[in-house]
Amino acid sequence: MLRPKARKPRGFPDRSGAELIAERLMLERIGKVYESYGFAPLSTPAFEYTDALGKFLPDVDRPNAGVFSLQDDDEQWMSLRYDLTAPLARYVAENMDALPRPYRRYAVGTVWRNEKPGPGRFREFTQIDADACFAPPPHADAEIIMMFIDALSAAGVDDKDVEIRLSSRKVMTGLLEIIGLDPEDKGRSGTVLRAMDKYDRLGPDGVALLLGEGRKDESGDYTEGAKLEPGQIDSVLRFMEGGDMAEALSANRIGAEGTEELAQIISTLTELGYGERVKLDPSVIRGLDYYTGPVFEAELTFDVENEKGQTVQFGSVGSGGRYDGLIARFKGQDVPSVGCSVGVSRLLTALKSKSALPEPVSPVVVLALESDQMPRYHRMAKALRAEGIAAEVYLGGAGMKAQMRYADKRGAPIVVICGEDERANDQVTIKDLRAGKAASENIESREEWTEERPGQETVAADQLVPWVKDRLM
RNA sequence: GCCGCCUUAGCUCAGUUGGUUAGAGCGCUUGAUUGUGGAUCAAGAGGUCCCCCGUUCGAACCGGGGAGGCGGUACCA
Repeated sequence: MLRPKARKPRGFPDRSGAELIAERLMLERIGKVYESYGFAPLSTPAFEYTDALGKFLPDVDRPNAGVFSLQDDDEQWMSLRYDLTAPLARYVAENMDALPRPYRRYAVGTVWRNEKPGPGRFREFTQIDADACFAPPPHADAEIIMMFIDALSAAGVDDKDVEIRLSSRKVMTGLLEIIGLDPEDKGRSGTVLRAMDKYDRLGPDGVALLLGEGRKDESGDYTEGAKLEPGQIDSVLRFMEGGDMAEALSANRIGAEGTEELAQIISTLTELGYGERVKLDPSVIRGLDYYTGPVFEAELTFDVENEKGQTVQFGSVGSGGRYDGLIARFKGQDVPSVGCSVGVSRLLTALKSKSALPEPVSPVVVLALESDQMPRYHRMAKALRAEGIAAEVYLGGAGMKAQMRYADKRGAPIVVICGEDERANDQVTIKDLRAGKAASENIESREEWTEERPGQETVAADQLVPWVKDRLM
């Protein structure tokens, strides 16, 4: 007989216990921050029509490039959402007249990307976004950035452990114009921007290669360059090396507009006490044909270790920016909008390496020793639950030893034992498993082992709840 | 997509210059208590040595092809 192999599709994580509990807590805290700024929750479906997501793929060779797509029974292509912003744009366009302006909402959800998974990089992950639509710069941008910072704090990131790097697409456009490139020329300008994005990792020399002929990396892969003239390359590098942005761009209309916006945002942030956390950084690029104004990302400043104990470059745990043209795709009219997104899965991974996640609560286990006494066991569990103590009755007909082993594997702090003897005397035996675990560390002989019953006590039946409560709280 | 590494027990991995029954640690099962987990001890179960083709008297090992995994890089809303 041919049996299917039990295996998980690659890039899709199984997650359990402590991680899920930590994630729930994080989402709750961030959501509260968003709500405190007046953002209301909105949930949209996992699927959208492919054209609404902004990918015009079908009929092309690979309808699943980048996203997961399928055809509905009416032949229309649908795709799993790859972020929460594109669905928001669709929602706003569809409900344009009914929404207040500005419209503020936040969204929590799973998103999917059909691409090669890497370390710490999955094809399914969770994001929590907040966006303000019909919200012109620069004040909406300043508000979003403050909220973004508050959200990260609430998620458990120490102020000193994170830095917000800020730049602006308008500034980039200005720079491209100044060196004589057409910002609309997605090919060439895109290559330049992508090269600048790698400044952190490759340094000025690597970026210079990518701006010029091209670059071959250590693994032997070759990346085609932007083929700029030496003078142009020099301009870009001088710009990145932190000259005065405003001065460099003053002659260029859109560039000057960008620097002015950034200055106002920084000024507001500084006045509100967020100035320390934000740094201008021209190597922040983000999505290429998406953002139209300020862009920012949150970078962790501490080292993150992977499972093998190696220090890894972690990258950003959240980002955002202004996208004035996204809704215009539907309505032909620009809707100034700005938003931010926290990558919950990545942030959890990072925090996990820094501090232990809370252990999930394991229940008290009530052993099922006499099969005709099940209602009695259920009554005990119910009484414990009534006091807020997680409790379960063992299910199945295994012997006592197996039940004890189960309780141990389960991580139960306490087991409740009520067999024939206890029942006859209207008593229960309660055993604190944690005591035995502690004692087992320094026990040598088997005799010592079996004689001792650490943490175990037989008490009157009505003392069950108080005894357990006393031990657990 | 491109480059490199890897694939032997449930897990982590040894191994053989090609030669009978392929190993360890951990885990698992059973026992040392007819009602006691976790330490300790003893016994036991568990493998198409990734797949296919070839070379050979003989292949887990050598050659070719394929698949899967890992890492880097590119792309990334």
